[in-house]
Amino acid sequence: MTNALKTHSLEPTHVEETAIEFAERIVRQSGSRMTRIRRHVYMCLLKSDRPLRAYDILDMLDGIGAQKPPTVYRALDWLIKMRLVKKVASVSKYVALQPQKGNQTVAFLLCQKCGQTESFDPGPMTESLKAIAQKNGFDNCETVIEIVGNCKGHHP
Amino acid sequence: MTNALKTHSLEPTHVEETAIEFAERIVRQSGSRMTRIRRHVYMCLLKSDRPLRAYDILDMLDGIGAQKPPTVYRALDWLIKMRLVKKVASVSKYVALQPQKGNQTVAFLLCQKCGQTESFDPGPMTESLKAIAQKNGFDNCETVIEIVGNCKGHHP
DNA sequence: AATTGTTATGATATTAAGTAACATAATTGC
DNA sequence: GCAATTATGTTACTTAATATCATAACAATT
Repeated sequence: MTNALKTHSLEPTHVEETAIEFAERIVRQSGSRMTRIRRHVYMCLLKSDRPLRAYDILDMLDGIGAQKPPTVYRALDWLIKMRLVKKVASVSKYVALQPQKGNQTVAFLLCQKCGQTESFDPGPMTESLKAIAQKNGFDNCETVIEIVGNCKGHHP
Repeated sequence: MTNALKTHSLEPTHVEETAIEFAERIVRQSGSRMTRIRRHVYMCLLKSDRPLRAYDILDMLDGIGAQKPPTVYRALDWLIKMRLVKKVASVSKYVALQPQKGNQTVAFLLCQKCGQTESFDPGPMTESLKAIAQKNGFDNCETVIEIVGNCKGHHP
């Protein structure tokens, strides 16, 4: 069974419109292109107040023709490469990044019990990790910083 | 197809013997018990020079009777709870920790291309993350710190 | 030793995550 | 237009992980 998710139209609101605009410009600069499916997947993630699973997104694509897992994963991979989306590795979910804020590094704080997800700026940790990577001869690195624990909500 | 893995006996060598001894003591102190399967899974991981997938371990359990996925996942979950094993979230693999070294926090450096995996001590980052967790009312936290990139090896 | 509670394992089945491989369509660059 | 590249469709599959229920092992007690 898929998560209960707020259903609303995929017409962009003002906030998302700017996010999309920024995204499209970034993408164009990179020489690649924002296609219908990629935009749709990105919009789903932008609209969601929480990370989504690949198959949640898959369900949401029904509206625009029969879609299969590879369609979603390809779009996600591309969005990740463009740094518009980030995977939350410890729960295998995906979140949209706000491109306006620059190519920020983002970290996550997750509640095991209720699934609550906060993102935060890891600040100088990013630099420390980059330094470690470089010292070890690694380049083109993505950092994964996640904290998994129990939030203070009382969970039944 | 499963990974090519060094096959060797599961008789503990000196190094592993001490790891196992430490582990058993830690476990006993916790009031829980190190059973045949759990020990076997832990040994597989200790013996391996790289992180293993759950199904790799599953294959290695053939020797001690027909085992099924839940068997391995239960053992892994328990070992993780005991802090004897850590999951490498970004690749869904598992590594043994060396309990002698104390309840250290460990971080990983992974090559996307060749699968090489190094672990390192994240040092003061651990404290920073704990502080962030606390500030947000999270407790009982596990940290996930991974760097995914390309190592300097030339990959064909 | 029989009884009860608890923890671990066995076994079946299913859900969810992710990918390989190959065909077709759409774009881009001459 | 034609070739080269890039994106999508489609089928089928592999790997990851869990729910559920039955049984066994262990521990503690009377």
